[in-house]
Amino acid sequence: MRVLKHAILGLLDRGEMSGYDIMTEFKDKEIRHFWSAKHSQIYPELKKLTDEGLIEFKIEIQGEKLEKKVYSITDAGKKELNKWLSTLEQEFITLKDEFMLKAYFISSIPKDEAREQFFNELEKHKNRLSFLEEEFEKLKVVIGDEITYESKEFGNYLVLTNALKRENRYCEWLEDSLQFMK
Amino acid sequence: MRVLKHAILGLLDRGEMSGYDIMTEFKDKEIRHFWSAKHSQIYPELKKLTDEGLIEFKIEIQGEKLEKKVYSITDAGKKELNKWLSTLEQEFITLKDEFMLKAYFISSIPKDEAREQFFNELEKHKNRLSFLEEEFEKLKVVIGDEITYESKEFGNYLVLTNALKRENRYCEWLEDSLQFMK
DNA sequence: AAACCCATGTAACGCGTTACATGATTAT
DNA sequence: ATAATCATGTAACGCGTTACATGGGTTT
Repeated sequence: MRVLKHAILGLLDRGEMSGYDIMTEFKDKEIRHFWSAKHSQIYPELKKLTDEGLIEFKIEIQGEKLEKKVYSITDAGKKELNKWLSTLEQEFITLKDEFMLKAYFISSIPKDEAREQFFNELEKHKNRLSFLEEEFEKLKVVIGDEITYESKEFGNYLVLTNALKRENRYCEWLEDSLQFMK
Repeated sequence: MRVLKHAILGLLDRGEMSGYDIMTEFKDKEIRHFWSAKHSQIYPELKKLTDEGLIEFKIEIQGEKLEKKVYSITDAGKKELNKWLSTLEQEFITLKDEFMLKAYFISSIPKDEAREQFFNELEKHKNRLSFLEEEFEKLKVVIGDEITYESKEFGNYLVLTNALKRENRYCEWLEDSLQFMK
């Protein structure tokens, strides 16, 4: 699969970045709603991609002597990214969700504890939902009324609209399910 | 985390099973929409749980000499399962979705190829959706008009209703997004 | 007889997290 | 000065997939 490999190639295709920058993408930017990676995974992966010739780096100095490796994608890297983006996945991959596993077994604990589980989950998803709504409002300011395939913000738009729908229906489902635990 | 550990404990809490039975649960039953594991992961995990005293097994013979290990949960195992089911998770875990990562970078490929990607994904989710609808109809026959927390089928009901909502909104989002790729 | 399902295991490898480890720069 | 942020790495361990490996039982 090598998903992180392609995530990094995709990010670098937009412009050069350091390992630290990539780390913050997964921590702060839209894509964090669907993928993440820690710096301890990113740095070895960058080394590997460099060895494979898919990316390259130059060293920049911050301030007096702090070294920063600024990575950029190579032609081979662009080719690999395009290959991944164009490959049609035929298999249906299970989208794993640990809370749903708990839900499947929930009858093993008393009803009031189950309600507590669901209520806690609902709070989390409600928080995420209002955060997403704020993010979406900000995006609307940037893109105006129209969004097109060619827009620089198209990826953000896709990810945010999907995340919004996801959290909306998750909240709905949690609320519906809580009705059975009264 | 040890998610598989608790998945196995949850399954065995409903009744004794072999490793093969557990494998088929993840392949054929409702929970496959949110979790899965291969036999190569299940058998070592069963060994580990046995060593930890959370489950135990007896050997049954199928036919002439085919040995089957039938596992059951111990009191220690039930305690551990209850602990896991009652623990409130405070962190918001990123629900990973590789297709959404592709969507984030989709502008890197030509519009017609992007449309193909989204169309392929839509077909997969539509198929899954009609399959879920069939599964839900079957469940409705079993449970009748009412479902309660105490019902044996409550876990199935929760998982199926969530999966239905998930696939519905995924299809909606894919169709909406395709509008921008004309 | 062949195909398919039941049944169990191991080995190699890759993915991912937590913890260990260090040091510079910037903002308060 | 001290806290937060910028910046990069490694080590140990656990999770998960693919492939290797074997053999019995059932159905066509």
